[in-house]
Amino acid sequence: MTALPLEDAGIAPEPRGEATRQRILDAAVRLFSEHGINGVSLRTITAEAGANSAAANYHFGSKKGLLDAVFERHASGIAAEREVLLADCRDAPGRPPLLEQIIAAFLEPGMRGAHGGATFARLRGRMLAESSDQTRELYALHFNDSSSRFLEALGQALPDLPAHDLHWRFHMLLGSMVYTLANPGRIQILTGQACDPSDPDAALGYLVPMLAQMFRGEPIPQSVAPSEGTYAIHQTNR
Amino acid sequence: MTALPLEDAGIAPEPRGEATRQRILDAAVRLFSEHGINGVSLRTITAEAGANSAAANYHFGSKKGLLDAVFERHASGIAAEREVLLADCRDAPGRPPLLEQIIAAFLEPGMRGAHGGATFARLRGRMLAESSDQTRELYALHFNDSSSRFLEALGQALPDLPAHDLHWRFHMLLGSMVYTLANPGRIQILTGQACDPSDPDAALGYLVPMLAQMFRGEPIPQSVAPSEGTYAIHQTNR
DNA sequence: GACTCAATCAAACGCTTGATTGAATATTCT
DNA sequence: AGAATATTCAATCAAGCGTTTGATTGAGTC
Repeated sequence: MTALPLEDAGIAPEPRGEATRQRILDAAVRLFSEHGINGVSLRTITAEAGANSAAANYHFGSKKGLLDAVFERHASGIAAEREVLLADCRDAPGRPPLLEQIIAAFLEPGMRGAHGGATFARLRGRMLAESSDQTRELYALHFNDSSSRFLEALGQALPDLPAHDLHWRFHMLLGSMVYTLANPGRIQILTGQACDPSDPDAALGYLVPMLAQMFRGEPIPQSVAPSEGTYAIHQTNR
Repeated sequence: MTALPLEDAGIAPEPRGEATRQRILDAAVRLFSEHGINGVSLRTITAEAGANSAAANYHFGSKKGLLDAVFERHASGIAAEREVLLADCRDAPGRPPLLEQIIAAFLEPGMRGAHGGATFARLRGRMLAESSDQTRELYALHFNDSSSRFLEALGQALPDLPAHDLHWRFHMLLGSMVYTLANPGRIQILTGQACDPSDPDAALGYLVPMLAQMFRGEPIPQSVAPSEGTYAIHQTNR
């Protein structure tokens, strides 16, 4: 048994425990996304990763620390790619930049590509619905800057749209994205699988142009808040 | 195990344990919606309800049975009111019925009114993101018929819209609704509280006309699925 | 060969979980 | 009234939880 040649060319000397750490992270993102954070135990995760049951606490300190690490690993990549794509929008020939391009720059990195894919996407959707303190902190830390810049870019691309409308449409963009990511399967059931938002290509292919059309739509008249039965003629009283 | 119920005709004579039962249901919907189903224990729920720790199992059999009862209590009311409002749409003077009226008939019962209000709304959003077996069953049981009928009504109101578009836009309607219900607070943070979808009146006041405008929009050309970088000019490779 | 030290391991810690029991109590029916 | 039933209660169960511990490993350093 002679020592194998150590690969030291380039970067990453690769500490010894790194392999276990990565296997735990891989198992964690998958199990968290499938069963929820409270729905899976550290024992299950470490067993799935082929590691000792104490390994997660050794490497990440606590279950919370593990979730932090899982989120950090993929979210930072998404935020970074968004920035790059948004910069490309500014350099694009069109003035102002094409709405579709901005929206795609926001949606693509999280829905397709190397940043955890559908697994991490599902976890993000689940976490947004849970909205615990830790979730809010993680989202604020990794996505606030990115989202703010996109909100600003959309506003510049639509200078005639009132801020009120811009905000609400961005809210609907977030909702459509998160609901698609969470993949609750409702529309598949209702349409007998004819419509499948869990396919990232199909989802982006529809969401991007539809959302662009939505943003381009006429401003909604800022009416008084509709009381009960503004649209409905008959109202059930109980 | 279960006590056989002695049913008597007429208006419920109010059995003795009914008060405890209701207090447990009230505490459960609130705590489930705040901390998630796995995030709260039966002991916490029964303590909050001022009942003995065995009361939940006595009245509902199991934790799963408690969630079933919580969901049933409010969901059946929402589905029923939706049906009534949809029937009103068919009787309305306009031919075809006003799009806004149909959308409002779908959204209003779950976002406003006596069916659990913001608390149950939040729980529904959370459950949809979790999408466990029990959640899917409960949704299918209480909402499949209702949602299918609305999908059909929207199709009749928009006879020229391809089914593909109709399905995707209903998916986006569901996403906007659920995301608003779950109230993750993202848009509030990003706009400094200028936009607040957690106010049901404000939410309905914007969502209904905006969604109607979205449904009325031009069909999205059924293009080939966009490959990476359809809109983006530069692509990060890693 | 002795020493260091990050990593792994089996075992256990204290605690909470959902669920169950059997006695005690309240209510209803006869 | 008494019998039957419905509900509450304290106590308990086995199982699982996140976390900690002390010993052990094995490659790198002097």
